[in-house]
Amino acid sequence: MMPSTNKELAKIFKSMSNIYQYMGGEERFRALAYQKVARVLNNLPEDVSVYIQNDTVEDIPGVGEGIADKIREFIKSGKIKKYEELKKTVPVDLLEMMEITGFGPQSLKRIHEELKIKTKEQLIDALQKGTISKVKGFGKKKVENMLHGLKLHKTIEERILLWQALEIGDKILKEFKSIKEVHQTELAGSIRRGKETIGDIDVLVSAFEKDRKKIVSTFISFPFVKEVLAKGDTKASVIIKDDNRQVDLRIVEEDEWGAAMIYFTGSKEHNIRLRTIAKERGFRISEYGLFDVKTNKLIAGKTEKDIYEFLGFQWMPPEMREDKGELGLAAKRKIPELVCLEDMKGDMQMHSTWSDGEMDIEELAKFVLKNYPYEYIVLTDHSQAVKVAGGMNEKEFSKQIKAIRQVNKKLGKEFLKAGAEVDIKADGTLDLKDELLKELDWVCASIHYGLKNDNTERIIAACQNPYVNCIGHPSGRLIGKRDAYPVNWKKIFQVAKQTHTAFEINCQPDRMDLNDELTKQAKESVVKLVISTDSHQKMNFSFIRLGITIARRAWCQKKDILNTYNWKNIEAFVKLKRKTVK
DNA sequence: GCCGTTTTCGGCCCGACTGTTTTCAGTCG
Repeated sequence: MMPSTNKELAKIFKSMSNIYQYMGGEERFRALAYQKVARVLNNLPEDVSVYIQNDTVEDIPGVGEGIADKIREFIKSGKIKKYEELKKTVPVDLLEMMEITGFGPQSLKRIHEELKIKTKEQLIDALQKGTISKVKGFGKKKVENMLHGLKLHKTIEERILLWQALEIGDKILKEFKSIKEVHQTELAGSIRRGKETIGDIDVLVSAFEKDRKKIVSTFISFPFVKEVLAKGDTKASVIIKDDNRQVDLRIVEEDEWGAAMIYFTGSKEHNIRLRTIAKERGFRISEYGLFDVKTNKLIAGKTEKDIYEFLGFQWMPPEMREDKGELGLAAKRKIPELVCLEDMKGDMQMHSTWSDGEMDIEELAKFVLKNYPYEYIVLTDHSQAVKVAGGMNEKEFSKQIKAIRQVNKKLGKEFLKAGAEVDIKADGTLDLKDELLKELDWVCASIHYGLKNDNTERIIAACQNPYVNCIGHPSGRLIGKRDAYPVNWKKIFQVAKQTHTAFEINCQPDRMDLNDELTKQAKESVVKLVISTDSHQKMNFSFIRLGITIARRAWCQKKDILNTYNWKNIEAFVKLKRKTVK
């Protein structure tokens, strides 16, 4: 398996899209098609080669006959002839600059044609020396903006983790709520949909028209604003000091709130689908509302629900709005009731001072009891192989089990459960003996070494141990730092189902593992899931919010998540496995 | 190039801001 095929192909298709955009005219629609397929490939859970083998490649949204052929060609030869040809007809080096603000296809084309500029270096040079002003349409401001876009690009290239974005977003909302002219304010965009990484932060505000100017001017002078990119009567964009993020503000009337929330929450694909459907029926949707095309009369706009319902759709949570079939469900009024924070009855993975956590077990138990409405928490310290984390051997675990029972006695309830995060060794065996594992209430097994290998058989072997109840951070990825190891998920989830092994949604901000796509696949394979924070310190318990978001993006309901149940049900799950798997 | 409970051909979301225009193109989200 070559998991990088998807990304490589996505990159080529993105580049082809840029080339077609540059060519312009009717080719811009071809550009749209390639842009879409690049996005889809980047989010595909399985390698495209699997689809080729099963002859289902044309089932991938956005893939038709033409692109299917190109995918096959790429897998066979590592190249796409059409792409190689296209590259010869345009200044490819220059086209890479289309990612930068102010460097649109038309601008680049004119520069190339009139100044014979072919490379980035030549273009930057022309901008700095001012020779570019010879080209029509490139006045002083335009050139300044392009130079500035270049500078920004360096710092804003990367996206930030959802958790960082949420912290920033909460801070911004607090500022807006302190402005008395602001009626409603909420975060929209990819934060509201709960994507694992965030580019820009979108804030929506409703207010009277007469107050807009004041709100915009207050916004651009918030203490955390570093730079103002644009400001008008209804919207403004700034760069803030935290992580150099761009924050976009949009102000609407109260009557437009629902329409604006749909528009700014996206996803773009969901909105396009929704608008297309509206258009087919003689209506038009914009951020101002749903209108009758003939009479231009406003029909709905005050709430999201009004708009969806008018078109015959049930309202759906923002986490579902990715154009992955949610509108089909909504038309049939079958939008599931997604799992939420209030459903959680316990936390299934955390570490104490017995391995690499910061709290001793009594302190930890008391902290969670005081701050969370949980009925139980499972202590899962590391096993010996994980030396850097101070992992324990069987003897130490035995001692810890006694200590846990002692604390429970003090608390007067069976709040703390004895568990372990046992390392899955290279050969698939476990780092702790079965005699110890069977004394524990819950066993989570995880891979910590050999993160680049195909670990399919290792994970399957762990599932087949009667005392392993859960696989921890199952894909091994760290967002932006380390790819998931290449494994056959279909095969793994099949074994997980048969052996009654749950899979973890780990809430650590840079793990978020399983991710949304894999969680959905697990759910569809009838594999039980648990959401756990993997807490090492007090503040980590609030990461639970991230796991809920992943589960919701995977369309999970309460029943799909094991730790929304009482401990009795979890005990039954453990027993069932011990009885089934020998 | 894709896509279709009216279509296998003819569409492909919609509007604000900016800068350079003298009424609009380019870019962005």
